[in-house]
Parts: sequence; structure tokens; C-alpha cells
Amino acid sequence: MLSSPPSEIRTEFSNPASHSSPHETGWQRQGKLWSNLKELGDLLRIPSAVSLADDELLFQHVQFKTGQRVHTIGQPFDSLYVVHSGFLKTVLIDEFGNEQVLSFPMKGDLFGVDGIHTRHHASEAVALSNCDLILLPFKKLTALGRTHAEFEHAMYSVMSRELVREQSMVSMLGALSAEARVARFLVSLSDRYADMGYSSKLFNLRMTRHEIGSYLGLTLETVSRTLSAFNEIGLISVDQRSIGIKDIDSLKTLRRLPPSSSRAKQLAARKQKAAGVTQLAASA
Amino acid sequence: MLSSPPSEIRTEFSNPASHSSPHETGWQRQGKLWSNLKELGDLLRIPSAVSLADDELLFQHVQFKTGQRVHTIGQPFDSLYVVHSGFLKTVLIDEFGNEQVLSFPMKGDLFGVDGIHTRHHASEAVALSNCDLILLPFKKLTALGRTHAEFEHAMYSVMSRELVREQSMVSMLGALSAEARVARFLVSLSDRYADMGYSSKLFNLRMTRHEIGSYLGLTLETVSRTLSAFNEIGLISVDQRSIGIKDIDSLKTLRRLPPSSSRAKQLAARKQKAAGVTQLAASA
DNA sequence: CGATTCCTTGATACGGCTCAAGGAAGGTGG
DNA sequence: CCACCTTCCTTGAGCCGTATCAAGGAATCG
Repeated sequence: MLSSPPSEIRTEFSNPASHSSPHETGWQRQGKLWSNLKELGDLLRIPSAVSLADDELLFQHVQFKTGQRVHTIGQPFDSLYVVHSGFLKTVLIDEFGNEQVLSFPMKGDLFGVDGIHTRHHASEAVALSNCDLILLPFKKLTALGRTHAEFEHAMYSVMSRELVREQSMVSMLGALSAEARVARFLVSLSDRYADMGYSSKLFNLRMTRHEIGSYLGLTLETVSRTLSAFNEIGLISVDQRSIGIKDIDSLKTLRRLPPSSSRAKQLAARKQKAAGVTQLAASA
Repeated sequence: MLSSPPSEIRTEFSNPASHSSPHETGWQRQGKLWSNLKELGDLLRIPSAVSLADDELLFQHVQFKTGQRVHTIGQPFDSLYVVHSGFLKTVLIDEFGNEQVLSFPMKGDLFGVDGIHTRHHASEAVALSNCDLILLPFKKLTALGRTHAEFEHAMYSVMSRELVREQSMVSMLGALSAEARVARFLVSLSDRYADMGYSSKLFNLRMTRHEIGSYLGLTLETVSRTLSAFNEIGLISVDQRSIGIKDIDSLKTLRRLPPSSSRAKQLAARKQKAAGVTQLAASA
């Protein structure tokens, strides 16, 4: 049995403030923490270094315990959230009570964006573990965007990244087999863990088979069976929530199904008789 | 056989400028057109009235002919696009040549957003008919956002709307049957046509069965069969690209498949013992 | 009018869902 | 600490929905 999962609560903040109690008995440092712009930029992995020495601008942290909802569907929107530590899920409840998992936000991820348009949240965010989130009041953000050009760009960039992510999900759900979906899921988790400084080879799932299935458009049984199959082939080791990655390359290249339209598409691509690529230089 | 499809090229611009040649032989008024902020806001259906009398700010139009590519994957990004007239598709090409349709932009839709993050387009946009697009140079947009608060908000709003749309696609692909997907597709098309001032009851598809299938995560045969089935039941009439909507209500309520996880979810929802809804007032 | 693309329809196979049952883990109260 | 309960996970058997393969007809275009 695999044990020793990575602790999900880490205290590596460059935050100069507080950080008082050295021994952390679970989740006791609930005193307000604040992050400045630089920390925020680092967390969001924003390329353009937001080198604002503006230490006046601080963003408040908030804590949520496992199972708590950060926001619910229909709730008035006024803030975005960035995960500082912990794991969550965002879900959509379809017309008749069925839950659809949309994402599993973790350290460095932004969520809550869906509320901007209608001023009400379109989805629900639930903490899968104790979480420390940074609150980004939307009013504050837009004001900030108007004064700091790089910041405005950063906001667009992060939202664009989210959109690309959703698109790749659509693509995956539309085209890949169950095995390929689960394989991709594991690879992306492994990558994210590596980003966060954890082991990419051995980690604990923070979500149930049911939630994974919902996220991937599969049933929990299929997820379970697929993990078992990967285990038997030697690609991974599985023991309940504990996953050991054995053969990341095979997981990355695992495919299935494409034979369907591949030929038609390749033909179409090879032809491309008319329709040249057009490029435009914008001027004004 | 159904005929008399709505002409896809209409000349109802409140644009005071040009609009010279009265008889439109296909697509001959290719002289540069310009739109101001107000027109842009109307087109994008932005709630907050962008009442900028700033007629100095004009956005250039560009024309594309059927089959042309507006942008390709990997191409440097520097502009967003808003559809003024015509129909397009955006596609992702997966690791081995397979084409995945992501959206069918039409009048009032924004696309190109996926390029912001990496500065290169992640998808390809192809004209399905002759198109008239408004070019939104990204530099110009960000500059504008800094000076006009409502405009900045509008940009976020439109991007948020796109994200919500993608999320609902994910939800659909993950949970609905083939019949339900096709039904929803028809309903949303009907709605869009109504928005644009066309008939919501009788219209022409601008895309092939193959493209619809790719968009919905189905094969072209399944799309064809499903349309035929709807035809037999009397929900619609089909003749090649021509679609007549007969029973929109049935199309809207058509479902299938959910029995799977519905019970489990409803139970979970009914319980909700711990985890109270949390609401936060942002202050600063 | 031939070539190509697109659409329809049929026969068949199979991947993943459904239904079902039992076991493991974790939490709770005695 | 143990008994109980609930949630979560695994595995099996069978079926159904959709993909696959195939062939012919319709529309479009040069």
C-alpha cells in the first residue's frame, strides 16, 4: 500500500507579513493574510513580469474547509479567486439536478470568471480540501487594469488561457476514448503536481472516481476499470486515491478511436486547393 | 423541396458611411468599411450601453471569401475579430491531423481570443461563406480599455460569455445523448437566426454533416440519421442543408441518458449535511 | 457532363453504460 | 477501542447507443 502522500498545505509564502505559528496543527493560521501584486503574478504564472513595487495594493486571503462552497450558482458575482493552496472542483448543475464537473482548480488557478458576464455565477465551486484562496474583487481589478497596462494584459492572458483549456476539454470529450481521456487526465495531474513542487510520480487524487468520471464524461465504473487496466499493464500503480506513475510516456501517447475521420481529414488537408492563408497587418 | 433560404449577406448597417452600389452582385462592395464603438457594442450585444460619442475611433472591416482562412494555428496573434456578416468555423487540429470544430461564429460573435495567452493562435478560423469581419487590433483594445472603463468591462464580459459557452459545450458533450445534442444544436441555431433577424423556423445550414458531427462529438452518419429521425417524428423537416423547425418545444425538452448518475447526484444534493453556503462581501 | 463532395441508409461490431453485489476506508457514537 | 454506518471503490454480466464499414444517390462545380 502506498502511503506518504504529499501534504497539501504548504507554507512557502514570500509574504513578509504575519506567518506566526510555526507548528501548524492542521489549519490553524486563519488570521488574515495578504498578497501583493508580485506574489499574485508569480502564482498565476504570468509571463510578463509584473514588477510593480506597489506594495500598497494587497489582496485578501480567505480560507475554506473541505466541503464548503466558495460560491454557488446564481449567486451575485463580485470577485474572482486564485488558489493559493488546496484543491477544489467547479461544477455545473444541469436542468435536472445532474452535476457536471468542469475543472479542478489548484494552486495558481483562477476561477469565478464565469460570473463576469451575467453578474451572477454560472457554476458552483466546492473545496475538496481545506483551501486558502486569494480574493480578487472585480471592481478592484478593473480599476487596476486602467492604471497598470501590464496588469490589464495579464488579466486578458489568464482568461485566454482558461478559454484554451476549455477548448482542449471540448476536443478531448469529442474525440478521445475512455482510456485516452483517463491517461491524459493523469498526465495533466502529474504535470500540475510537478509545477507545484510535489512529486509527479506519486500523488494522491483529491477527487472521487465519480468526480473524475463527470469531468471526463465517463461513469465512475469506467474510470475505475481503466485505472485497474493501466495498473495491470504496468503504466501506473493504483491503490484507492494513491497513484504512482510508472510509464509517463506511454500515458502521453495513448490513443484510441481516431481511425474514424482521420482519413477524410488528412485528405482534406492534403488537398487545400483553394483558400490560401491570409494574413493581415492591422493599421489605423 | 424547401427553397428560399435567407440571404446570408445583408446590408442593414446603421453605418452612415459608404454603402454605395445598390445592386449587390454577390460580394462586390469590398471597399473598406469602418465601424465605430457604438456599432461594435451593438453587434456584440453588450448590455452596458457603450455610449461613446467617440467617432474618431474606427475599426476596420475585412472581407474573406468562402473557404479562406482568417487565421491558422501557430500564426502570430495580434487581432481579435467580430463577425459583421457571414459564417465561419473555428477548428483545432489535434496531434495527428484530425480536425475538431470548436464553434461556428456568426454575426455578432467574437473570435480569436485563444491567441491572447501565447501570442499565437491556438485554433484556425475558416470562412464557410463570404464574410465581412471587423478587425479589433489587440493593442488598440488594451489601450482603449485603459481610457474607457465601460469598454474594458465589456471586453471582460464578452470573454466571460465565451467561457460560459465553452463550459456548456463541455457539459453537453459529457452528458447528453446524440439526439439531445443534435436537438440542442438546432435550437441554438434557430435562436441565433432569430437574433440576427432571419427566420427561426426555416433556415439553411452553413456547415456539412461532418462539421456538425465534429462540433457535437458525433460521426456524420449519426448526425444524418438523427436529423432523419427528427424528420420522421415531425419535429423538423430536412432536405439537405435546408431545415424547417416544426416543433421547437419538443426539441428543447428532448433528453436522453441522464438516468445514470441522476439518482446518486440527487441524493447527494438532498443531503448536504455539512458545508454551508458561504458568501463574502469584498472590501478594501 | 464528368468529377468530386456531400448526404442518406443499411448491416454489423464494440465500447462504455447500466445494473448488481461485495469489499475497503473513514467517520461517529457508544 | 470497537461496532456501525456511510461513502467510496472494484469487479462482473449483459445490453444499448453509437461508431464503423459499405454502397448508392443527390448536389455542386468546373
